[in-house]
Amino acid sequence: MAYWLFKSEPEGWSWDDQVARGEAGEEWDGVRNYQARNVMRQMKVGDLGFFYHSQSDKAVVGIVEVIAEAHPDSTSDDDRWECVDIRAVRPFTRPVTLEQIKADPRFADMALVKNTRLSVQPVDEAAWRAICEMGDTAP
DNA sequence: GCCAACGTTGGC
DNA sequence: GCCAACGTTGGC
Repeated sequence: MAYWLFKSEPEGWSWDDQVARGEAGEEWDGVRNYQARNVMRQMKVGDLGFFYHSQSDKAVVGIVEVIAEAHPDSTSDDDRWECVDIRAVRPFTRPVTLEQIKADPRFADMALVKNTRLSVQPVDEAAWRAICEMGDTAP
């Protein structure tokens, strides 16, 4: 079991939109970056991820589950681009903000802090547990 | 809204 | 295969 983080601009695709898809979930489409695609290729069904709102919110707001492994992105004609499908699992009781994450030295190596532009990234288990704890949310 | 960081494209 | 120009992301 591995852990990940998915970034989205809430103005474009928000946690509420994700929740509205229910069990059926949704393609995490639109990624046009090799690094992010390569991260998605490593995902397995059942892996969990943080759903992070960028821009206006800048906070981890929910937990999602991978429900389909990488497959061609239906929004692209270019077969280089792939995506996984995810569904909402549960919201964060208290969202954990980027500010909190940046203030905590345990997270100094996270891509969220070090490589702000990477939209899909791995999260190690220690960080996963610590951030869930900060958000009062079951891991 | 600005701009720094960084990824991608294309000319050579 | 290098690198300048350009585009995009995302924090501030």
